[in-house]
Amino acid sequence: MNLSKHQTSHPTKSGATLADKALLAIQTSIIKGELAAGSKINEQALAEQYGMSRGPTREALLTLERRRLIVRTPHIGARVAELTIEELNDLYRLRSVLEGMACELAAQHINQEELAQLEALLVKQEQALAAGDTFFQKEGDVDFHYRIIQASRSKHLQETLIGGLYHLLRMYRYQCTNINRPTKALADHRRIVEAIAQRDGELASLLMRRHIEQGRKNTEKRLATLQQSQ
Amino acid sequence: MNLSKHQTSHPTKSGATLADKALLAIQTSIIKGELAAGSKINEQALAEQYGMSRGPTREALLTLERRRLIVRTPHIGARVAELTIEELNDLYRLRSVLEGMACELAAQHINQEELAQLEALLVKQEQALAAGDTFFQKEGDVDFHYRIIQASRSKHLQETLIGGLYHLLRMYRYQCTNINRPTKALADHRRIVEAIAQRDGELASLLMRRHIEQGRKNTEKRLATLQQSQ
DNA sequence: AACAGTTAGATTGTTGACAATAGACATGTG
DNA sequence: CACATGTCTATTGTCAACAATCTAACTGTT
Repeated sequence: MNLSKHQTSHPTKSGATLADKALLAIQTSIIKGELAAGSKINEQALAEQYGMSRGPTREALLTLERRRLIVRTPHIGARVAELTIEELNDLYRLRSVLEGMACELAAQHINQEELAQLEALLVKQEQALAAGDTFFQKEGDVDFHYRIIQASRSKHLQETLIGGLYHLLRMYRYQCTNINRPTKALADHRRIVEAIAQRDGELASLLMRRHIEQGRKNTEKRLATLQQSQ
Repeated sequence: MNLSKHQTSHPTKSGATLADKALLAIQTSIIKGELAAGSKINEQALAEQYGMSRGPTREALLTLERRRLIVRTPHIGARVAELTIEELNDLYRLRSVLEGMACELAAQHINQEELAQLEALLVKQEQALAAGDTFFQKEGDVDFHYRIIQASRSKHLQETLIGGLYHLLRMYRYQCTNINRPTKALADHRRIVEAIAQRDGELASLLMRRHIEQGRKNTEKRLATLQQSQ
């Protein structure tokens, strides 16, 4: 009666390997800024901090390199990625194209259940907006984009966005974003879902790209002030 | 102002770390099919084969996972990626969008020197075509796409395509492609370069996407016959 | 004081051994 | 014979020590 084997990427559960635990812990530290952007990473110190040896720690660092959250150079070591305006723009330009593509595919492939979940999410977001719950606004926003990407049914698109770009994106958003147009953003979301529901992938893609461009401007502005104050 | 520091992927030189050597060796074996698609990978056997311990070998496997050439599952191990028609289509769909984007950016940012190199490459390809040198036709094709991606000036686009997707793509192409329309392909390349030279990114993108679609059809056909014969 | 070369310390790369888990085989029971 | 249970082995996960390399301080010379 063997049931429920944990599959890949169960980073929240504790049954995972040490490398997975280290990955989750270090990644969280980086995204929150506890490990400052640009600072050096010491393998041994991290290993001791999490009560493990350097092996699993190194493995976690390899994965963090794939997620673009650190930069490794042979014999020298790893540094936390830096947040720059140039890279922010580069990142968002790519994200915009990819999520536009996700919208077109989602409009082709999404099913009724997923659509219902998306609309339920919109309702929750409205409630969070009314209640001033900024935490859920952020979480809900992430969730919204995730679901559309999932609905694209494209494995490589998912891997590229969720497995790759999104981690660095979260770092920018965590450190440089305050939601400043929640009503507008929510309206954007609603129109995107409508377009997908009507199987109008072209429109959904256009709306999504515009929506992301708004987010880029917002984040860019805040990053500029942050960097100026230093 | 530290300029020109190559980080990882020095795979051709021998001064690299053992992990890099293992990476290059294993990757070549996979792409050539010496390690068959779908077959299991044994860390210890690989380590012995290359005369090193399991540490660097594991590190190489981590990177190969990032490059989508293997699939790892905890406590079970790694398998070489499978080649399926569905994934081929998925892969090419993403590639098409990304290289279209690369063309638009390249049309904005390419400089005269890079343009001259591209046209020199076209000449070489013509010579290879005339001489029936199929090896250089393949190499030249890869080089053509690389240069355009480089000219896009987008770090994340380069990382996603060259650091990620292209490795798996090479596996498909190595195992499933014989060049069957070299004259047509070369004409495509020439028109794309012309469009980029004229700073017409939209046209270049369109031509590139069509060109890639041709390649997809070609590879799909050959993969289908290969799989049928087994 | 400025600079090159040298040396000591710290950090990463690598190794071989040990522990934990999965898969195969064998055994016993109905 | 089917099936559950329990070993047994092969493979992966983890560890602690060693080697190679980088960094920074120090020395001596001009």
